[in-house]
Amino acid sequence: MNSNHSAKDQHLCEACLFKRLSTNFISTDDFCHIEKHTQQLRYKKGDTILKQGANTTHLVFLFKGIVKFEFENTNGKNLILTVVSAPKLLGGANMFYKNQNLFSICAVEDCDVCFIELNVFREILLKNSRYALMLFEKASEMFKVSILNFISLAHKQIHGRIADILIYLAESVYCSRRFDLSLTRKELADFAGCSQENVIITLSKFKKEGIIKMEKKDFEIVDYDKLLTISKIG
Amino acid sequence: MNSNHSAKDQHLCEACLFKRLSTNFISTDDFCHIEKHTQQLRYKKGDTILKQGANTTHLVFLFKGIVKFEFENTNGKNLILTVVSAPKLLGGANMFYKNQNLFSICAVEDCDVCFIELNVFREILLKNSRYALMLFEKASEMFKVSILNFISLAHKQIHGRIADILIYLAESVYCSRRFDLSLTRKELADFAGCSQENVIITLSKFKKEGIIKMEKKDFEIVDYDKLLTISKIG
DNA sequence: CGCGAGCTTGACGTTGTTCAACTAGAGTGG
DNA sequence: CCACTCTAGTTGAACAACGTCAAGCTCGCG
Repeated sequence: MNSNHSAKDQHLCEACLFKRLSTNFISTDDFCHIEKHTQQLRYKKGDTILKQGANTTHLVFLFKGIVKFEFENTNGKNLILTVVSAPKLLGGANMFYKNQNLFSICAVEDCDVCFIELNVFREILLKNSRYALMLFEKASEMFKVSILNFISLAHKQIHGRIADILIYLAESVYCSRRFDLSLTRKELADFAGCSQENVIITLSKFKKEGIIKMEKKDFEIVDYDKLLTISKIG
Repeated sequence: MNSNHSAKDQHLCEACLFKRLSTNFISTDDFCHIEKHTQQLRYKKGDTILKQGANTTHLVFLFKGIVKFEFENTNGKNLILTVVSAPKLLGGANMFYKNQNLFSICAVEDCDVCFIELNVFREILLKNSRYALMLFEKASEMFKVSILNFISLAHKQIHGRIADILIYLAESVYCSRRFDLSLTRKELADFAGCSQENVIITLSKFKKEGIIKMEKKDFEIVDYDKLLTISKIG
């Protein structure tokens, strides 16, 4: 296995969740075959891991770190479809769509990822349909999150959307009500589909009302129930 | 095969596109097995074919008609994720997600559909992974449309969104620049994620400017290029 | 020390919602 | 046949939400 880093930085596949998950469905031999066509890489915060419009040649397993799914618009406005943290298999959403990435995937924290050759992977999928179905379900879950975000965007006003985002980040990304936010205010705006200023105003309001504590990047959800109410009302 | 209609109303599976597509991947025997567990039904305009939140027990092949994918919000506001016309396999989007329909599918025109038992279908998928991959690609395509609609919603103002919708309806639903719209103004609003009044104002504006002709439900796109420009600018 | 990136605030104009009133057509019952 | 009601569509005015612009602030870094 190749890498752009020294051996001591290498994660061992032995410890890998993806391996453990996979070998429930496919043989160790098949997994070894995948492993041989896999490259482990390290990305810095801000790096683009998969580029919108590029050909999809690899599947990506996010071993460590946090990434955003970003759609880059021609008019310069970006939209963040979702944000996910490791461990997670990425590219399922892009995977089956005509070999072209529908959106970019960028590191918002330093990330360790494994690039798996897609043609090798497809071979294995064709041999193991239970494995394929399981991965479809995981990919569908990702779509579901995007669609719920879509719905939030359509029918809630900003404080409802920001509430949604804070809840999502706490629940699904940082897995804690207190977290060190790796997104900028601008990125929060791209996620909420509104202006940076409006994000700031809304967060300040939440802070004044004692719903959250916030000091720069340090966030803590104090009144979780109130946040849920705001999310529901919209 | 059972039906709630007389025999002369029955479509013959022989003529069915779904059969033709499927038998490229699976054996005729396998398809017969699916056929035996399939029920053909007719729905009237306005009927709900699949209900949001209900268990997914069947896959639906839309033989004839037009349907909307609708998300029903707790606050009473609905959102139309997309609108599609026959022939199309529905439920792929719901199919792999935990046996619960994420949204409703409703007839906006009289529809003929076939309900295929999902557990039978899954058996066949497990036996034929090439078939499974192909179907997942089709389901992904559906997601892609929803995501593009999502992006349109996030970053365009109403005339851009209405332009997008008119283009989409002409291109992908009615397959003609002139069409008899089966959606109400309210449904257009749910599709565009705005108020009914705003849809009307925008359509009237397009009419005044000679971009479209419109008489009640009768629509015709006159200046297609201008519509594209409006869509691009937002 | 100065610079730039990220963050914050307020003023102002635009966009879109809500509400209320009105029209046209379709269906109903006397 | 005419009133009645119901629904879909339409219009305008008042108001709220949100984006844009401009200015200033903080902090890390060369």
